[in-house]
Amino acid sequence: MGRPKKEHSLSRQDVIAAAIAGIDQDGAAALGVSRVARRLGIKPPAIYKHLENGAALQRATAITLWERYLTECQQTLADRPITTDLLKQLGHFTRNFAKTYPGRYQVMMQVQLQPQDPEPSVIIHKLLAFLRQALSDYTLTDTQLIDVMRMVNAAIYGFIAIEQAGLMTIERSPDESYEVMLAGLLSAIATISKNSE
Amino acid sequence: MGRPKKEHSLSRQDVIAAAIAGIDQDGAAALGVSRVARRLGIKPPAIYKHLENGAALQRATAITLWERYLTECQQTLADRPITTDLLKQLGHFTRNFAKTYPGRYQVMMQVQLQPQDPEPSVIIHKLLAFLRQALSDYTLTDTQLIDVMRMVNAAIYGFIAIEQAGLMTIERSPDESYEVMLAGLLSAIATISKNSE
DNA sequence: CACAATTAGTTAATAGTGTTAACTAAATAT
DNA sequence: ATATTTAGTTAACACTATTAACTAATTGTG
Repeated sequence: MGRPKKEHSLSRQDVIAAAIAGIDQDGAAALGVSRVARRLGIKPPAIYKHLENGAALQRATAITLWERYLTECQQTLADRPITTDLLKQLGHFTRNFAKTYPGRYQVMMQVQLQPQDPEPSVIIHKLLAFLRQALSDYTLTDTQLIDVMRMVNAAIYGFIAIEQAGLMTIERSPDESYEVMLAGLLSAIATISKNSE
Repeated sequence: MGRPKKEHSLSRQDVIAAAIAGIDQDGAAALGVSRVARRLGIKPPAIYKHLENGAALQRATAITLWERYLTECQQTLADRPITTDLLKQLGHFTRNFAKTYPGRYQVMMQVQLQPQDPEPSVIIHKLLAFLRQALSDYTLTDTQLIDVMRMVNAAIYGFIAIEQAGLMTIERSPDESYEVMLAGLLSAIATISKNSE
């Protein structure tokens, strides 16, 4: 058999969509050439017509997941009043996201993006803009904002990673620890803000 | 050939040691049954005489790495005076460790430990004891200490993870951001401490 | 419309991974 | 001295990624 009808042929986006569906269903391990091909009903080599190789499939999928996460995040928090509380809500949104889609979260974390691609920096700048909004109460210089973004992201993503790795077996509710951490981050931001005056 | 002389036969620890050597040399991807077997000069199935399967090899290696990291950390910071500054030093030690042994760090992060094993909880308690020392200036309840430990670990490990994932391309020195974060964490801890009075 | 070019898929083949089963012979225990 | 244990072996199977050669349907152009 040769090339099928146009309407039945696949696009790069279809492949990525299938990859994400697989991740949701079977976890991050489903993100591979064979698994995705099987899910699409094609043979593994056909994947290479749409993406350079397996690593490219992983990167492209991770980038798409980051973008979806960001837009979903913005949509969810769009209506809320812009207060410092927004940071806490960002924290909760992210943790809920990770609980709802553990596979997606794992992929977003462990697939390392190449700085050569333009997408990662776009994502970072979007995140930066979003945080600037959420932290408009504090007077922060541009560099301080970067520092704060790095700290907030590190804390949130680190916390969830540790939680998902099964390292919170000790007797203390992760929910409450998370709440304490988010509050702590706010006071840390306040301190950083004061340093600029 | 059959069983070799006792002195030439391998122990479980030898296998793990070879795995770590491979990780240091070729990165986290070297942590597999085949690669480790090749390094030991034996055939892959022989590994199963020492460890249940590939996943067990990964877990056992990760646990050993955690233990070594902890003892090395304690040794390095043993002589220093016990001040709040110790937390910053812990932060720097960990980041240096991750830079010196990126493969080890990756394995420690991405291999998810099972709560069934006793080792992980031992590790957690060691970390807890260490942090209690480092934070003896603050008056913290036991639960607060757990919260603080989770926050500090999340922030440090998250920061390094983001850095190693290549997500700090924006123009701002990661070193300085890290310094700001560690200082911020201290003020966050101070705030948490006040809540108990 | 017809013919050429493109291309999304195929099969075949290679190399790597993890794992199980059956076996072998050296070391150990009785 | 004999029996048992066991660290290794080989053989086999399943799965993964990847390349090369091919095929035929679609698309573009005279």
